Amino acid sequence: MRSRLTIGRLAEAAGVGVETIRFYQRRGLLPEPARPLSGYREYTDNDRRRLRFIRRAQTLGFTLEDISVLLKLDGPHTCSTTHDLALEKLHVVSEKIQALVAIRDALEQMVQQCERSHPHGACPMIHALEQEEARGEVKSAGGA
Amino acid sequence: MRSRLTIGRLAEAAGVGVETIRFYQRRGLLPEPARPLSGYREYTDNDRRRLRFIRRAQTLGFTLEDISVLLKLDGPHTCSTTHDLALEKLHVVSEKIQALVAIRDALEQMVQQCERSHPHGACPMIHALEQEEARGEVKSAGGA
DNA sequence: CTTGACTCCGTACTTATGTACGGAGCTTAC
DNA sequence: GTAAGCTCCGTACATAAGTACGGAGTCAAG
Repeated sequence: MRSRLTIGRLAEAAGVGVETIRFYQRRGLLPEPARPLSGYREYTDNDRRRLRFIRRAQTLGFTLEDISVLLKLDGPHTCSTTHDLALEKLHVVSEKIQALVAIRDALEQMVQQCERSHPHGACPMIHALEQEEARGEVKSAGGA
Repeated sequence: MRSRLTIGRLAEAAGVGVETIRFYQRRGLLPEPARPLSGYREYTDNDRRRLRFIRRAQTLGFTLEDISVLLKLDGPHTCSTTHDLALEKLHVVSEKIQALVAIRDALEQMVQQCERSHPHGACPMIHALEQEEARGEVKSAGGA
Protein backbone atom coordinates (compact mmCIF):
# COMPACT_ATOMS: atom_id res chain seq x y z
CA MET A 1 0.00 0.00 0.00
CA ARG A 2 1.60 3.19 -1.11
CA SER A 3 1.52 6.61 0.51
CA ARG A 4 0.20 6.05 3.98
CA LEU A 5 -0.95 9.21 5.64
CA THR A 6 2.11 10.09 7.65
CA ILE A 7 2.38 13.01 9.97
CA GLY A 8 4.21 15.00 7.34
CA ARG A 9 1.56 14.47 4.72
CA LEU A 10 -1.21 15.27 7.13
CA ALA A 11 0.57 18.44 8.14
CA GLU A 12 1.06 19.39 4.54
CA ALA A 13 -2.58 18.77 3.72
CA ALA A 14 -3.73 20.93 6.59
CA GLY A 15 -1.18 23.65 6.11
CA VAL A 16 0.32 23.25 9.56
CA GLY A 17 3.65 22.10 10.86
CA VAL A 18 4.45 18.59 11.92
CA GLU A 19 5.15 19.84 15.41
CA THR A 20 1.72 21.35 15.59
CA ILE A 21 0.14 17.99 15.04
CA ARG A 22 2.24 16.44 17.75
CA PHE A 23 1.20 19.34 19.94
CA TYR A 24 -2.49 18.79 19.25
CA GLN A 25 -2.02 15.15 20.06
CA ARG A 26 -0.52 16.00 23.41
CA ARG A 27 -3.45 18.29 24.03
CA GLY A 28 -5.87 15.49 23.22
CA LEU A 29 -7.33 17.29 20.22
CA LEU A 30 -6.23 14.56 17.90
CA PRO A 31 -6.31 10.94 18.96
CA GLU A 32 -3.16 8.91 19.19
CA PRO A 33 -3.09 7.23 15.79
CA ALA A 34 -2.09 3.71 14.93
CA ARG A 35 1.62 3.02 14.74
CA PRO A 36 1.76 -0.16 12.80
CA LEU A 37 5.18 -0.79 11.44
CA SER A 38 7.88 1.15 13.07
CA GLY A 39 6.33 3.57 15.44
CA TYR A 40 5.51 6.02 12.67
CA ARG A 41 2.09 7.56 13.14
CA GLU A 42 -0.44 6.50 10.57
CA TYR A 43 -3.43 8.77 10.18
CA THR A 44 -6.86 8.28 8.66
CA ASP A 45 -9.32 10.44 6.79
CA ASN A 46 -11.08 10.92 10.05
CA ASP A 47 -8.01 12.53 11.51
CA ARG A 48 -7.77 14.74 8.49
CA ARG A 49 -11.33 15.92 8.95
CA ARG A 50 -10.80 16.48 12.61
CA LEU A 51 -7.70 18.53 12.00
CA ARG A 52 -9.56 20.61 9.45
CA PHE A 53 -12.28 21.20 11.97
CA ILE A 54 -9.77 22.34 14.53
CA ARG A 55 -8.19 24.86 12.20
CA ARG A 56 -11.51 26.23 11.01
CA ALA A 57 -12.82 26.58 14.52
CA GLN A 58 -9.65 28.39 15.47
CA THR A 59 -10.13 30.99 12.81
CA LEU A 60 -13.55 31.57 14.34
CA GLY A 61 -11.99 32.56 17.60
CA PHE A 62 -12.38 29.35 19.52
CA THR A 63 -9.51 28.42 21.77
CA LEU A 64 -8.07 24.95 21.74
CA GLU A 65 -9.82 24.40 25.03
CA ASP A 66 -13.14 25.38 23.46
CA ILE A 67 -12.49 23.09 20.59
CA SER A 68 -11.74 20.27 22.91
CA VAL A 69 -15.22 20.69 24.35
CA LEU A 70 -16.82 20.98 20.93
CA LEU A 71 -15.21 17.77 19.85
CA LYS A 72 -16.71 15.99 22.78
CA LEU A 73 -20.11 17.05 21.46
CA ASP A 74 -19.61 14.96 18.39
CA GLY A 75 -20.85 11.44 18.11
CA PRO A 76 -23.77 9.42 19.43
CA HIS A 77 -23.53 10.51 23.03
CA THR A 78 -26.22 10.97 25.52
CA CYS A 79 -28.16 13.73 23.92
CA SER A 80 -28.93 15.59 27.10
CA THR A 81 -25.30 16.35 27.72
CA THR A 82 -24.80 17.24 24.12
CA HIS A 83 -27.82 19.45 24.22
CA ASP A 84 -26.63 21.33 27.28
CA LEU A 85 -23.15 21.87 25.96
CA ALA A 86 -24.49 22.93 22.60
CA LEU A 87 -26.82 25.40 24.22
CA GLU A 88 -24.01 26.85 26.24
CA LYS A 89 -21.85 27.23 23.16
CA LEU A 90 -24.78 28.77 21.37
CA HIS A 91 -24.89 31.51 23.95
CA VAL A 92 -21.18 32.07 23.72
CA VAL A 93 -21.29 32.21 19.96
CA SER A 94 -24.22 34.60 19.96
CA GLU A 95 -22.37 36.93 22.27
CA LYS A 96 -19.33 36.78 20.09
CA ILE A 97 -21.43 37.69 17.11
CA GLN A 98 -22.92 40.65 18.89
CA ALA A 99 -19.53 41.92 19.92
CA LEU A 100 -18.12 41.45 16.46
CA VAL A 101 -21.03 43.23 14.84
CA ALA A 102 -20.42 46.21 17.11
CA ILE A 103 -16.78 46.13 16.15
CA ARG A 104 -17.60 45.87 12.49
CA ASP A 105 -19.89 48.86 12.65
CA ALA A 106 -17.28 50.90 14.45
CA LEU A 107 -14.70 49.99 11.87
CA GLU A 108 -17.05 50.89 9.06
CA GLN A 109 -17.60 54.29 10.54
CA MET A 110 -13.91 54.81 10.93
CA VAL A 111 -13.15 53.82 7.40
CA GLN A 112 -15.81 56.20 6.14
CA GLN A 113 -14.46 58.99 8.24
CA CYS A 114 -11.05 58.44 6.79
CA GLU A 115 -12.49 58.40 3.31
CA ARG A 116 -14.18 61.71 3.57
CA SER A 117 -11.48 64.22 3.46
CA HIS A 118 -10.58 65.56 6.83
CA PRO A 119 -9.79 69.24 7.11
CA HIS A 120 -6.27 69.27 8.33
CA GLY A 121 -4.99 67.60 11.41
CA ALA A 122 -4.94 64.15 12.75
CA CYS A 123 -6.53 60.95 11.59
CA PRO A 124 -10.21 60.94 12.55
CA MET A 125 -10.16 57.28 13.33
CA ILE A 126 -7.79 57.72 16.20
CA HIS A 127 -9.75 60.58 17.63
CA ALA A 128 -13.01 58.76 17.25
CA LEU A 129 -11.61 56.02 19.41
CA GLU A 130 -10.50 58.45 22.05
CA GLN A 131 -14.04 59.61 22.75
CA GLU A 132 -15.62 58.92 26.09
CA GLU A 133 -17.90 56.12 25.05
CA ALA A 134 -20.87 56.44 22.73
CA ARG A 135 -20.70 54.90 19.28
CA GLY A 136 -22.53 51.63 19.76
CA GLU A 137 -23.79 52.36 23.24
CA VAL A 138 -26.92 54.11 22.07
CA LYS A 139 -27.89 55.75 25.29
CA SER A 140 -31.28 57.35 24.68
CA ALA A 141 -30.14 60.73 23.47
CA GLY A 142 -29.30 61.40 19.85
CA GLY A 143 -31.38 60.29 16.92
CA ALA A 144 -31.04 57.77 14.11
CA MET B 1 -2.27 70.77 44.21
CA ARG B 2 -4.50 67.92 45.15
CA SER B 3 -5.12 64.71 43.27
CA ARG B 4 -2.52 64.65 40.59
CA LEU B 5 -3.12 61.96 38.02
CA THR B 6 -0.96 59.22 39.43
CA ILE B 7 -0.45 55.87 37.84
CA GLY B 8 -2.96 54.32 40.18
CA ARG B 9 -5.67 56.80 39.34
CA LEU B 10 -5.02 56.50 35.66
CA ALA B 11 -5.21 52.75 35.94
CA GLU B 12 -8.42 52.97 37.87
CA ALA B 13 -9.94 55.36 35.35
CA ALA B 14 -9.08 53.05 32.48
CA GLY B 15 -9.99 49.85 34.22
CA VAL B 16 -6.55 48.35 33.91
CA GLY B 17 -3.85 47.41 36.35
CA VAL B 18 -0.98 49.66 37.33
CA GLU B 19 1.41 47.09 35.95
CA THR B 20 -0.32 47.24 32.64
CA ILE B 21 0.40 50.94 32.35
CA ARG B 22 4.03 50.40 33.15
CA PHE B 23 4.02 47.68 30.56
CA TYR B 24 2.54 49.96 27.91
CA GLN B 25 5.17 52.49 28.76
CA ARG B 26 7.91 49.99 28.21
CA ARG B 27 6.29 49.12 24.91
CA GLY B 28 6.32 52.76 23.92
CA LEU B 29 2.53 52.95 23.70
CA LEU B 30 2.39 55.56 26.39
CA PRO B 31 5.05 58.26 26.68
CA GLU B 32 7.25 58.53 29.70
CA PRO B 33 5.36 61.07 31.80
CA ALA B 34 6.74 63.85 33.89
CA ARG B 35 8.11 62.94 37.29
CA PRO B 36 8.19 66.20 39.09
CA LEU B 37 8.52 65.74 42.79
CA SER B 38 9.62 62.38 43.86
CA GLY B 39 9.88 60.25 40.81
CA TYR B 40 6.20 59.45 40.87
CA ARG B 41 4.72 59.47 37.39
CA GLU B 42 2.36 62.33 36.73
CA TYR B 43 -0.03 61.86 33.86
CA THR B 44 -2.09 64.25 31.79
CA ASP B 45 -5.44 64.19 30.08
CA ASN B 46 -3.62 63.42 26.93
CA ASP B 47 -2.28 60.25 28.44
CA ARG B 48 -5.75 59.36 29.54
CA ARG B 49 -7.08 59.77 26.04
CA ARG B 50 -4.26 57.79 24.62
CA LEU B 51 -4.80 54.96 27.06
CA ARG B 52 -8.48 54.94 26.21
CA PHE B 53 -7.60 54.72 22.56
CA ILE B 54 -5.36 51.78 23.20
CA ARG B 55 -8.00 49.85 25.08
CA ARG B 56 -10.73 50.57 22.55
CA ALA B 57 -8.50 49.63 19.67
CA GLN B 58 -7.72 46.39 21.41
CA THR B 59 -11.37 45.47 21.62
CA LEU B 60 -11.52 46.07 17.90
CA GLY B 61 -9.00 43.34 17.36
CA PHE B 62 -5.87 45.40 16.94
CA THR B 63 -2.71 44.07 18.49
CA LEU B 64 -0.46 46.31 20.52
CA GLU B 65 1.88 46.30 17.59
CA ASP B 66 -0.91 47.51 15.31
CA ILE B 67 -1.77 50.18 17.79
CA SER B 68 1.79 51.29 18.01
CA VAL B 69 1.73 51.82 14.27
CA LEU B 70 -1.57 53.63 14.42
CA LEU B 71 -0.31 56.01 17.04
CA LYS B 72 2.67 56.88 14.94
CA LEU B 73 0.34 57.63 12.08
CA ASP B 74 -1.58 60.18 14.04
CA GLY B 75 -0.98 63.74 13.01
CA PRO B 76 -1.28 65.75 9.85
CA HIS B 77 -0.26 63.20 7.29
CA THR B 78 -0.86 59.69 6.01
CA CYS B 79 -4.36 58.87 6.98
CA SER B 80 -4.36 56.45 4.10
CA THR B 81 -2.33 53.86 5.93
CA THR B 82 -4.60 54.05 8.92
CA HIS B 83 -7.53 53.70 6.63
CA ASP B 84 -6.05 50.64 5.00
CA LEU B 85 -5.38 48.99 8.31
CA ALA B 86 -8.91 49.62 9.45
CA LEU B 87 -10.27 48.30 6.20
CA GLU B 88 -8.22 45.18 6.52
CA LYS B 89 -9.50 44.60 10.04
CA LEU B 90 -12.99 45.24 8.78
CA HIS B 91 -12.69 42.42 6.29
CA VAL B 92 -11.36 40.04 8.88
CA VAL B 93 -14.13 40.88 11.29
CA SER B 94 -16.81 40.55 8.65
CA GLU B 95 -15.58 37.13 7.72
CA LYS B 96 -15.56 36.06 11.31
CA ILE B 97 -19.13 37.20 11.67
CA GLN B 98 -20.23 35.24 8.64
CA ALA B 99 -18.60 32.11 9.90
CA LEU B 100 -19.95 32.53 13.40
CA VAL B 101 -23.46 33.06 12.11
CA ALA B 102 -23.16 29.79 10.25
CA ILE B 103 -22.05 28.09 13.42
CA ARG B 104 -24.76 29.69 15.44
CA ASP B 105 -27.37 28.46 13.01
CA ALA B 106 -25.90 25.01 13.11
CA LEU B 107 -25.90 25.05 16.87
CA GLU B 108 -29.51 26.17 16.92
CA GLN B 109 -30.46 23.33 14.64
CA MET B 110 -28.55 20.92 16.76
CA VAL B 111 -30.21 22.09 19.91
CA GLN B 112 -33.58 21.72 18.25
CA GLN B 113 -32.71 18.30 16.99
CA CYS B 114 -31.67 17.30 20.44
CA GLU B 115 -34.92 18.63 21.80
CA ARG B 116 -36.91 16.60 19.37
CA SER B 117 -35.93 13.00 19.44
CA HIS B 118 -32.45 12.44 18.18
CA PRO B 119 -32.03 9.76 15.55
CA HIS B 120 -28.49 8.71 16.19
CA GLY B 121 -25.90 10.66 14.32
CA ALA B 122 -23.02 12.96 14.93
CA CYS B 123 -22.98 16.66 15.62
CA PRO B 124 -24.10 18.66 12.58
CA MET B 125 -22.00 21.62 13.54
CA ILE B 126 -18.80 19.71 13.59
CA HIS B 127 -19.51 18.11 10.29
CA ALA B 128 -20.35 21.43 8.76
CA LEU B 129 -16.92 22.68 9.72
CA GLU B 130 -15.21 19.59 8.41
CA GLN B 131 -16.34 20.31 4.88
CA GLU B 132 -13.77 21.09 2.26
CA GLU B 133 -14.50 24.79 2.07
CA ALA B 134 -17.80 26.27 0.92
CA ARG B 135 -20.08 28.01 3.42
CA GLY B 136 -19.21 31.62 2.85
CA GLU B 137 -16.95 30.96 -0.07
CA VAL B 138 -19.67 31.19 -2.67
CA LYS B 139 -17.89 29.59 -5.54
CA SER B 140 -20.13 30.11 -8.54
CA ALA B 141 -22.07 26.86 -8.35
CA GLY B 142 -25.06 26.52 -6.11
CA GLY B 143 -27.96 28.89 -5.90
CA ALA B 144 -29.39 31.37 -3.38
C1' DC C 1 22.26 -1.34 -0.37
C1' DT C 2 23.05 3.28 0.01
C1' DT C 3 21.49 7.79 0.64
C1' DG C 4 18.59 11.45 1.52
C1' DA C 5 14.22 12.51 3.34
C1' DC C 6 11.12 11.61 6.88
C1' DT C 7 9.93 10.49 11.71
C1' DC C 8 10.80 9.62 16.55
C1' DC C 9 11.21 11.85 21.32
C1' DG C 10 11.58 15.16 25.13
C1' DT C 11 12.78 19.61 26.18
C1' DA C 12 13.54 24.25 25.53
C1' DC C 13 12.54 28.42 23.28
C1' DT C 14 9.25 32.08 21.21
C1' DT C 15 5.60 35.78 20.99
C1' DA C 16 1.84 38.41 22.89
C1' DT C 17 -0.08 40.37 26.81
C1' DG C 18 -0.03 41.00 30.80
C1' DT C 19 0.53 39.75 36.47
C1' DA C 20 2.93 39.09 40.58
C1' DC C 21 6.72 39.89 43.94
C1' DG C 22 9.29 42.28 47.37
C1' DG C 23 11.60 45.66 49.66
C1' DA C 24 12.37 50.17 49.40
C1' DG C 25 10.91 55.33 49.33
C1' DC C 26 6.82 58.85 48.97
C1' DT C 27 2.25 60.98 50.32
C1' DT C 28 -1.73 61.79 52.64
C1' DA C 29 -5.27 61.59 56.15
C1' DC C 30 -5.67 61.92 60.79
C1' DG D 1 4.32 63.03 62.91
C1' DT D 2 2.95 58.61 62.15
C1' DA D 3 0.80 54.80 59.83
C1' DA D 4 -1.66 53.18 55.88
C1' DG D 5 -1.42 53.07 51.43
C1' DC D 6 0.81 54.45 46.87
C1' DT D 7 4.60 54.14 43.95
C1' DC D 8 9.25 52.89 42.60
C1' DC D 9 12.14 49.27 40.17
C1' DG D 10 13.72 45.03 37.91
C1' DT D 11 12.72 40.50 37.43
C1' DA D 12 10.17 36.50 37.32
C1' DC D 13 6.01 34.03 36.33
C1' DA D 14 1.63 33.02 33.66
C1' DT D 15 -1.05 31.49 29.55
C1' DA D 16 -2.00 30.31 24.84
C1' DA D 17 -0.36 28.37 20.96
C1' DG D 18 2.91 26.93 18.83
C1' DT D 19 8.22 26.33 16.91
C1' DA D 20 12.87 24.71 17.07
C1' DC D 21 16.58 21.44 18.26
C1' DG D 22 19.35 17.40 17.93
C1' DG D 23 20.58 12.85 17.59
C1' DA D 24 18.89 8.40 16.41
C1' DG D 25 15.90 5.19 13.90
C1' DT D 26 13.11 4.15 9.42
C1' DC D 27 11.47 4.40 4.67
C1' DA D 28 11.73 4.66 -0.25
C1' DA D 29 14.01 5.59 -4.71
C1' DG D 30 17.76 4.57 -7.52
